[in-house]
Amino acid sequence: MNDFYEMIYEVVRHVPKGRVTSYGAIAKYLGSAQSSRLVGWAMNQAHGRKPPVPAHRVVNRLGILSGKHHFGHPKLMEQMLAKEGVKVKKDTVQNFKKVFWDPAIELKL
DNA sequence: CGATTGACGTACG
DNA sequence: TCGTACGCCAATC
Repeated sequence: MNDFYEMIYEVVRHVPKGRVTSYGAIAKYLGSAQSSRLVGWAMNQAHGRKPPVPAHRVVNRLGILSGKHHFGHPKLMEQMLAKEGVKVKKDTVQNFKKVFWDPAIELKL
């Protein structure tokens, strides 16, 4: 696979439990800040990747589970996040700013 | 090979 | 404050 996707997957895998990140943050970290959609596409391809990519920890910049519909069942993403300690209310991550995990800061390029 | 879409984000009305 | 429009890159039709 292209390193581009691997990088995305790696970043997502580095997201600590109980934390979430955004497509834009990943895109920016990869240097493709304007290509936030690419990150979404990468997530689409994430299915079947090994090791599995915790895509449920990736939300849009508003903290909304925009891609929950791609997890097989819409409620699944919310459940997984809740199980990891992330409060999710109506498809939106509560206290998003606090649980937000920025690769540009944490990974400190 | 051209047109459309997509798990986004920002700008503008 | 909410809704609509546009840009961006890649994959799929």
